[in-house]
Amino acid sequence: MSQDQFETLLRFFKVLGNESRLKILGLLANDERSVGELAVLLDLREPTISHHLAAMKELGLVDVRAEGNNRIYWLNSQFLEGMSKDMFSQSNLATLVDDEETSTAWEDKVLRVYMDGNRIKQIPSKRKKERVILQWLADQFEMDRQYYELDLNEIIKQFHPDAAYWRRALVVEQFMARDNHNMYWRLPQSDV
Amino acid sequence: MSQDQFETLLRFFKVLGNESRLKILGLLANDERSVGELAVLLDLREPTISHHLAAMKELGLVDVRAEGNNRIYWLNSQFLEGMSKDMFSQSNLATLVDDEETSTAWEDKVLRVYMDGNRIKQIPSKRKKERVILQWLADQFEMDRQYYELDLNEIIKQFHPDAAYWRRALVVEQFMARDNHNMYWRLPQSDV
DNA sequence: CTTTTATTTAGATATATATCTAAATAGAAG
DNA sequence: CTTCTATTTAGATATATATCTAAATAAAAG
Repeated sequence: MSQDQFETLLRFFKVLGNESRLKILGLLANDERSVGELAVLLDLREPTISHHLAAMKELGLVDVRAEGNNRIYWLNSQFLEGMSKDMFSQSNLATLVDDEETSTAWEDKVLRVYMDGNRIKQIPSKRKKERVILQWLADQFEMDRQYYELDLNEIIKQFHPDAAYWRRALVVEQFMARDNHNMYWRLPQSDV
Repeated sequence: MSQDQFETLLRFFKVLGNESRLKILGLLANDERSVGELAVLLDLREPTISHHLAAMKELGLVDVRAEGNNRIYWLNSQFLEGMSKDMFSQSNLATLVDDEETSTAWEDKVLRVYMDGNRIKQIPSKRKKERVILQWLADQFEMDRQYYELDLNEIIKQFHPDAAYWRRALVVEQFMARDNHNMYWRLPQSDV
């Protein structure tokens, strides 16, 4: 769903999310009406009705014709049908927000909070957050390369004093693997 | 459609007619989320998100469960389906407003504007309005009774000096009938 | 052509509400 | 039991918007 469609849907809800306009919709569903008639029926001034009708017209919800001095408004029922059809299917809603744009925001914040430049300020108590730090930490090592445990520790110590903790965490959370000769290497991330 | 249903529909539109809440809806359509996650994704403070989620929860649009300190919100997709199904059919919308309640408002206003107590202040130039006054005028005469033209004129003169004008109008607009002996009587109104 | 009527436009005001900060609450971790 | 973390509640503020009055417009009626 495009940004444009999002805006349209939002405006649709905004327009109908008003008592007076929703009543107007109900009245026009019964019969076409002039501005003055609607003003009397809703007990509001003509400019107010005019203002509401303009918003509904802009959206395409109603149409107008002139009859002498009167302007007769009626419902564009096609529009409503098109709007309701499958606007609300899960798959349609799922694309309402562009997840590409926002998906790294959470991780970025975790990094900002727990990192100070290249130093890990603190070990997150939540696994989910820790995994964000672990991903960053793993990225400090080259892919397709073997590291001795001693070298691994040295590198980690640049970022945080408790190298043993992070070394084990990297393995437990499967960012890295080790063989029985104390050699370590990065594992590809499955992304889920 | 009951008043209660109107309120529900109105709240539905109000809740979704907000940029932040519509985005939340889109995000939850993809996956369940905690308050904090949503706050980061939308770049808003937790209390703001909490406030929006409360509104969505109240409506029945989302559900929550606690996971430790986190509150995980997810979409009640059944609710959406039920909402969209035939909520927008013309016949459903047509009952949004109670027309019984409002149908006499227009006539009442015309009477207020053109009448001063029992005096007709002015002859409306529009036929539609004139018919409202004529209905009132006809109601000043008894049903199933014959009036001489002279008596008719006398009665009308209590309300407006131009009795001849109103006498003719009553006949033309078929609120009353006359025979060829200058006798007048009321006609039943067909209501359409 | 002047007046009346219906509507729209412009501008002012009041109400609603989206958002924030600060404080309260409640569960988790140590 | 104390501290930390996520969330909610309370209250303040700023923005959005619903409504009104007054003035402008345009068609109809006289």
